[in-house]
Amino acid sequence: MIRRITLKEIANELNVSISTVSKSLKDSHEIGLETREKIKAFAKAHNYRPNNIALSLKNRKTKTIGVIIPEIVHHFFSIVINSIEKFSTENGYNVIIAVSNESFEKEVLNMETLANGHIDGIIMSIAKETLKKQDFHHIKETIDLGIPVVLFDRVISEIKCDKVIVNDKQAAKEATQVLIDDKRENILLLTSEDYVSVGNLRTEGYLEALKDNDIEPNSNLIIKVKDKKGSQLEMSYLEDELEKVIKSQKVDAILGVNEIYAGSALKVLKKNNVSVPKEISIISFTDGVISRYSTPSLSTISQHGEIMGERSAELLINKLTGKTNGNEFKTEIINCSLIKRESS
Amino acid sequence: MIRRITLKEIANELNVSISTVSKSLKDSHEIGLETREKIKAFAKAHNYRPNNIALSLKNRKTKTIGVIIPEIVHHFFSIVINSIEKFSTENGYNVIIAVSNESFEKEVLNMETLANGHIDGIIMSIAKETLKKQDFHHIKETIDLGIPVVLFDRVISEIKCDKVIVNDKQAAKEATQVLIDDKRENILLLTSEDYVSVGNLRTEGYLEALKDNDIEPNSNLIIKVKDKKGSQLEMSYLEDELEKVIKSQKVDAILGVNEIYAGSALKVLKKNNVSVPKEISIISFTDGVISRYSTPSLSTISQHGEIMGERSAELLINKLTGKTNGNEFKTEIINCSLIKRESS
DNA sequence: ATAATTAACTATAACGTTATAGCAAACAAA
DNA sequence: TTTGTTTGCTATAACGTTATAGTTAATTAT
Repeated sequence: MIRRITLKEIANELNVSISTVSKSLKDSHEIGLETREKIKAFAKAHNYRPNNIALSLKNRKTKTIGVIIPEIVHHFFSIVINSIEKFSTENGYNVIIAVSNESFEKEVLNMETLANGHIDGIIMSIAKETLKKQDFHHIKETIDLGIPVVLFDRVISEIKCDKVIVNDKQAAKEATQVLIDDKRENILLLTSEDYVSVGNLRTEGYLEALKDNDIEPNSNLIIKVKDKKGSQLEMSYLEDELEKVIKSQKVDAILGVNEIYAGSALKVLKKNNVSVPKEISIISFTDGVISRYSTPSLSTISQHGEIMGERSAELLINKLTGKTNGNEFKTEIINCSLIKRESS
Repeated sequence: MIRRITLKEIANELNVSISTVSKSLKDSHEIGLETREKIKAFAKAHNYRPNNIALSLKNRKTKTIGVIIPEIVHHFFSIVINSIEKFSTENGYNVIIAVSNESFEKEVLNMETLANGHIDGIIMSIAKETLKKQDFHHIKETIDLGIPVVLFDRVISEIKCDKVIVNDKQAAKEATQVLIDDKRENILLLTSEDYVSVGNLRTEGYLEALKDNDIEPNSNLIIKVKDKKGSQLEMSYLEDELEKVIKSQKVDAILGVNEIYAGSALKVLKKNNVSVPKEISIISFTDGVISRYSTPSLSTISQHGEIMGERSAELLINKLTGKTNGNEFKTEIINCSLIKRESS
């Protein structure tokens, strides 16, 4: 085991001062060329690497970004993380991840550890439970501490910070319109509970499209999937509800707010021998792996997770490097795109 | 913006020394009860939090684990990360992630940044390119620096460190046996190129099962999917090859080394109107979301990513806390389990 | 009454850096 | 020669902690 050599050790070995070593390695002209070269050669030979923790302490900068997400085993979030990681490393930042598991308590805990620790800024998407509770003190406190925060996807207007969102309402409206243009008028909406901002916006878009086409909204055609700890329960709730509806109502299209809902719906339809897209066509948010590998493959609305991740990281790093003003906040809106596949 | 208060500031405010403050907050009996209480109250009122970077410098410990994985948008790896993150935070460690993208160069870079930086130990799964190159100097150097490393899933015997693997060979053998017991004798193997250790082991298991049942292996029934940057190309290669084979050979079962391969295979079979599992039954490694939502759903071999992640984190943290000896290394083998669904 | 002990604190060094100021010696200018 | 400037280096403080070794003053023992 070879411990890393320090400036002090180099200084002792070469009988010069620590300052001389430090300056030499920075190629400072304060130090004579000969000494400088000698020191650089010695440092290289001993594979000197500056201790980043000491630097962090000195510079009050860790060059690390904290990311708090509700889930990691999730297509959209893993894409976003991937792209945050990519952009960050390209710009000399490390990425610490913390998972809230949709829990308020865990999110607060995550936030505290991060804010006390080795990070310069935070990128996050808010947990469902936090949205439900409407308690954002932890986020505000972090911002008050001078730690820049960027919110993505699930955001709240009450917090003053940079944000990256998707034009959820518009995208839902357009997707609904596509279904209507295809002569579908009994469009079932599979959405989440009201407090999830994105679900809500998508519902609004859906309703607006109906209104624009003079279609009376039918509350029986809106299934708000109950949040359950443990997605298995959640899915069987969805399946039961959906089965009831298709047996009692005319349904000729489904709009799902995410691909898990749509994938489960597809299973129910197949079980009931409903042909997709002939009898019922489907469009779903989240362009993930389920959509691509299911049969028929699902038409989806891509939220462009890569772009969201990259923009979030960019906004944060711009704040951290002082490229943008500390108290001017931007909200970037990424346009979704509809990817047509077999289900519609 | 309220900057965090430091011991020094508290000391100045209360006209005591920094030592007194530090000791009071640690409830040291060296300090009189009255002073101690006063200081604690003041610290609490000002929401004092120790500066973890200063502590890291002092203690030469960052309480952070680095994780290097080939991909993050990948069911198995995201499950492993999730579970590493869970176990680590429960034990007071943060997790930094770095993605190698299957590239040797990026892996080396990742390793260097991590090894110079804010981490106490590393958990990793080796990139394909690294496996192909057989160049592991970066890993060895990190270990030489006294930074504990745990390898999971894709490991190499040449490196002396803790490892967590899956009984790949045995699992492939058993799955093949299941197919044979179902009277399938023309089993096609969809595997990766040879240098990927796990693919190799799975191939071995497959061959061994054939041998045990006196079935002559047929090299036409083994498709080694060529690695291509950009998975789209990789998949169309697989699809083309598979289509050729099923048109020219009798095939009554498929064993896939991961669910993407199996999912793609399923698409090809459907396109060619081959019924699954009647004409061809399928079993695949990786129990992910594709398997569950495809029709028919796929029988899979679960590698228990949660367990692998947890064990990896546990092994590493035990090393870091000195619970286990620094130069005794364990290899934990996780047993796969076969999850029977509709495709077999 | 004097030494020994204890209580309650403080000073210092160290972790590994870097920025600032300081100090000789050598050289140039007047 | 004397002053001024440059060259080449060193000392010090600081980032925020904590552990070790002091230092008083008060208390106890003898």
